[in-house]
Amino acid sequence: MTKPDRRVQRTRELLQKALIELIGERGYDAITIQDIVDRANVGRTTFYLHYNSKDELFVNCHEAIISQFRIGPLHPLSREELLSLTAPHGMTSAYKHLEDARTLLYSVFHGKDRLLILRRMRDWSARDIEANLRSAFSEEDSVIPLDVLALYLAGAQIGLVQWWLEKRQPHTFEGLAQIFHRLQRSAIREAFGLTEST
Amino acid sequence: MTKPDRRVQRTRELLQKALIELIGERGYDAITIQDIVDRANVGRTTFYLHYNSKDELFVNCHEAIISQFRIGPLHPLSREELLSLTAPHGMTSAYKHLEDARTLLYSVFHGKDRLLILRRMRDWSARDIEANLRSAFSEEDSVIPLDVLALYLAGAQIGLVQWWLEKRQPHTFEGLAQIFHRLQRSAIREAFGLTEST
DNA sequence: AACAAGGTGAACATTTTGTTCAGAAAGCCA
DNA sequence: TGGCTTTCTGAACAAAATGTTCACCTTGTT
Repeated sequence: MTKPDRRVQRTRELLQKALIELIGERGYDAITIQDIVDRANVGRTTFYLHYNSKDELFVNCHEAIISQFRIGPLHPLSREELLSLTAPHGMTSAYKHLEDARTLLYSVFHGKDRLLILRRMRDWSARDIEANLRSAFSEEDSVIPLDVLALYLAGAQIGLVQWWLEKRQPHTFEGLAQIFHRLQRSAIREAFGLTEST
Repeated sequence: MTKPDRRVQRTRELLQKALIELIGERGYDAITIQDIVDRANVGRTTFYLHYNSKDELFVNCHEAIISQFRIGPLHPLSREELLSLTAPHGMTSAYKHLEDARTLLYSVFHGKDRLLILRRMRDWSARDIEANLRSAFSEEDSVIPLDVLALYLAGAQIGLVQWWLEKRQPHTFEGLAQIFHRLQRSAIREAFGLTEST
């Protein structure tokens, strides 16, 4: 693990910074490699010395992006905090974070490509779930708006399926479906204030 | 609402089918418009008569894709089914569906571009949550594997934030955070079999 | 100071994109 | 069926972006 040449570090940082900036300004799709090297004040040849494509550079920016995305509190919650009814403090700082990075994150999330499909899947799923909830329960009985609840469940569901598609190991689909159903049930009971009795 | 020319319909179907096929074969990124029209046996000029880009065509395939992705049971669940402890039947058929569409879905989800970042965010988030859970509880006490629980929560969380980034209206960030915390708490209690007492 | 590693810009081949146009083919409607 | 309209087509073309090469310069390293 020999430490990298200072020039290498400098160049990569410049490129990454340039890409992040540009994403925030005009969105990922509209950016060419030429744009990036212009902004970074680096030769195009140099770019290819480090990365093979825009995507590859982008993936290497994940630190910059993901760290922006920290939503939760910055330190682990204690058991008591996890189980308390009110959200722990530190949420407003998370909010500030998101607010600052809003433009960037929006651009990252809002491609007109596959990301759009993913969102549609989620929305579709959510609509489905919401309709189901409405047909079985009445909104007034819930302490949680049903659209939010449905979205929560849809996100969780899609996440699990995606994950299963990637790994399948060591969980079976049936197992995951079972778990999801159980957690869904728990969320519904929470929303409608149901206890052990049906 | 005059019905479309038969040729138009035919062409669009051919193009969509071609794209879906190609995605399954070599993944979205590696496909050029030329590839698509070759496969569809359609002139390139014709392509641009209908769509402006690969992305646009892709988005128009969402029906084909989203319908593949139906995971849940095909008909709304009754209140009893929603609240029962065991997952309803129809899950194995959902499984078959996913299994058939696996290659396609995998290609759709597994870009090396922004999708990769999204996955990393999710994984990062999940790791975070899982670590927190482990520090506060012991895995043996849970009826749900902690990695699955963490992933479930991470998916839900990211979904909510994404949604909030898109709309913000009519929910405030604090409101969403509060709701998320509450549902998270409920999921944890479900996993660890906790009742009203802490 | 000397050597190695990284950066540079110009030039170039290649690929992909997106447009235009005139004519052929197919659908539509009476 | 015939006549009118829409759609499809292929060739040709301009423009843009990609990715590579090479000889030379600059900067770090020791």
